[in-house]
Amino acid sequence: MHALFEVPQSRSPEPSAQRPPKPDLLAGLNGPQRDAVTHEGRLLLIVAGAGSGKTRVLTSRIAYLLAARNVHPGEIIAITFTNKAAGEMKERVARLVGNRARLMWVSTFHSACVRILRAEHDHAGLKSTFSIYDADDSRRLMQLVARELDLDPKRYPARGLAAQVSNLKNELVDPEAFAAAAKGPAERALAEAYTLYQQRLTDAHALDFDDLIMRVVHLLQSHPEVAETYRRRFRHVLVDEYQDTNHAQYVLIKELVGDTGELCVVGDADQSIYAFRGATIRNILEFERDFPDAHTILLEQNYRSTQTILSAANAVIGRNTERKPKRLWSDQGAGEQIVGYVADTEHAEADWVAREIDRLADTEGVRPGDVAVFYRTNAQSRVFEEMFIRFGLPYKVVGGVRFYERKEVRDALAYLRAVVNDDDTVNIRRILNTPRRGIGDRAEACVEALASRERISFGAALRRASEAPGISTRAVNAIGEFVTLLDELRAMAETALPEEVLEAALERSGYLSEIEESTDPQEAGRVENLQELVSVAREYTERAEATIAVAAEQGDATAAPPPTVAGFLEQVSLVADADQIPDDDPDHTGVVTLMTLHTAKGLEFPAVFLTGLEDSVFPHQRSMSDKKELEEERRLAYVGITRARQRLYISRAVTRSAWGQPAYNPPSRFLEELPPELVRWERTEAAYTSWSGRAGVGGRGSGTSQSRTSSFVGNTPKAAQLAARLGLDASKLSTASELQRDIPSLAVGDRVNHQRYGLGRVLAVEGQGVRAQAQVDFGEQVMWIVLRHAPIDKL
DNA sequence: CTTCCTTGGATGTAA
DNA sequence: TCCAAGGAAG
Repeated sequence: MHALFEVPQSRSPEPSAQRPPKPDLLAGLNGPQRDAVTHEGRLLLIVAGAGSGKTRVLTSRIAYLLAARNVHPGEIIAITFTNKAAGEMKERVARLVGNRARLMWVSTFHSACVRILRAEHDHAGLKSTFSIYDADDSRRLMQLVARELDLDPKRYPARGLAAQVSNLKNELVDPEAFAAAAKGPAERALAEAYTLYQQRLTDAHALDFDDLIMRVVHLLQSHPEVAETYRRRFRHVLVDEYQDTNHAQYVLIKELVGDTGELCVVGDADQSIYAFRGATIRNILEFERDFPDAHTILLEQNYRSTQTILSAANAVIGRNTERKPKRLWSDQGAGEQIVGYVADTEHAEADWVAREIDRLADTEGVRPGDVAVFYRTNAQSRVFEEMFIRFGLPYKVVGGVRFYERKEVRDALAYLRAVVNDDDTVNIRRILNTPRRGIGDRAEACVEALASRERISFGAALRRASEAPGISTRAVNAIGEFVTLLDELRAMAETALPEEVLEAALERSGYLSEIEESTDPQEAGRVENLQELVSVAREYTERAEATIAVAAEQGDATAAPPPTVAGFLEQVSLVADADQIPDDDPDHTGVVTLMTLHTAKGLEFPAVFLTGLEDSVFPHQRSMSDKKELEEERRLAYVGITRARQRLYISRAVTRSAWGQPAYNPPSRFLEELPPELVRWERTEAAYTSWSGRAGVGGRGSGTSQSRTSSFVGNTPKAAQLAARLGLDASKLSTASELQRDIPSLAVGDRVNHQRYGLGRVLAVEGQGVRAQAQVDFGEQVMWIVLRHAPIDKL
């Protein structure tokens, strides 16, 4: 049906028929892959099994469009799941077609929408400097709303309301429509909350994550001329990870494609793992029904894994009923058997993983950077971290308490948001009394009352705080200083670079000195994180300046905006944690990557540990009662298994303690779905020793066994408190460093492990006690570390 | 009125 | 483990 060297049809008026496709664009592709690259037609669905060379096909297709079909790069928009994937794709296309690739839009849904909204803010009814609220901001705003509406926080927790609103937005249901259809008290409460929440967002000139998509959809639907502009511009729309799109994104794509654009989507229904945030598998399962003239291409040959791993994956996913048949195959041969391990406790499990990674490095030539450890929930990473530090194994946790979700980072960003957007109520209120400056709940309430009476924003009301009835003089003065601070920063932001504004905010507000002076061990590392944030800002500036330089060279200065605080904030709100996944670096030995199964999607590793395979851990407790959710968990297992190239390890713990309480979990039901001949069990439950099980898990309230538990509780002051309350000698619980992060005494030549930067060697030491600093060589960079704040361990 | 401290409650995955 | 609400002290 498809000739390889078929003359491509060109849309350009002048037939450029004599331009054959560059042969290297198709070289090394299999039949279906070539079809996918060269297919011409309005709608193409590529069903790409795991590891079937999907990214390669997408990039080749783009390159083919440019080289063989005479498409202008500006006519292409490609939407990926993460910024990292976008960057990779752009880079790979650039390698094939050169610098012209710069003119394409390759980005995430959210980035693309922000870009459109910024460009069209007039049509969309937005200020050009709108704020973007993430889940935490949304929750805070919903909390204000719920309080204002007097909703019982027990029955209507802000978190739940925010989640429901998010779902509604993903279905493109606006407040009016929902209110009109709301039945019963619960729905009416939600409708009220949704309405007011949306009002408050508008007042704050803010959009939440779901708004970004919904607003663009509404914009395109209500402004046909705007829609037409984009349709004319984007003749070619490509969507990666199509199975993870939700309804709003689906409609957005349809709007963008219109009646004439060419759409190519790539997805794998078996890897749909985001139903919880509105992804509907329907988008892919019913693609052909929605687009009757669609052409479908199936990629089933896997180039990543051994047949053993694929057979395991096929066997597991085969248990799902709602799926189209698809069987991955590989010509790489059976390879290593899967290795299984049943540990007594989660600590023993981590110990085994660490030992095996060591062994792989010593005897099998597998570098730590080739290894990934997956788990279902972020909380499970802790045990591995503790064990890896003990083993001196370099590792990196992707996700978990993400950098941008840390309190101090969010506080710092709140200052910048307040600077950029005076009406950003949530962020202004966040920092109003952070650090403490004597503006309490009472004063805040007075200002709020003033704001609603005068129908002005909270930020504007602050300036008129003295008019607020019932407010104390003390508070008025404090607020005056706060407003002055913000104004100074605003003036500064006009001319200064983002990192300078950030530093000024942290210093002049007293935020930095407050946490520097704190003795609370929980504050350790906060200063460092703020320093890190400043460097992120600096990197942003440098990149912006570099882009300007390139653009100037090429003579299109318009495309490159100068670095601004607003630009920095925008970048920060759109980065995902998956973007921090370490790149392949063949030169370095790399570090072990720890992450959740969700984060692992789209990645591959020579060796993979799939851990915590216990019912109620994985599959997760809350998904076991629902068939649909269970099938999603199974797809998650499928994703995990298919990340492995050569070696797959599976493990579980007979007992595992979840926040203090030990629990016996039965083996994961997914384990019995694996063909037994594929797995070699290195240890089984028969080896279970109850004493070790109890030791790791802790006794049922008796003082002696409690002491054993505590050594695993980690670096918490709580552990010390607990010890004190129980009348125990803390030093007997465990080493001091496990109870509280002591300042490590380091000497030149010591090896250390730093939570952020990994393994390093001490080059120099200066100062003593709380002033002690060390110069450490982390391989990629040499830096001075203030030991008091550093999350660093001596090895 | 503000701050500090304690305590109870909760957590799945995330752009 | 972590956060937020609630109670007691300054």
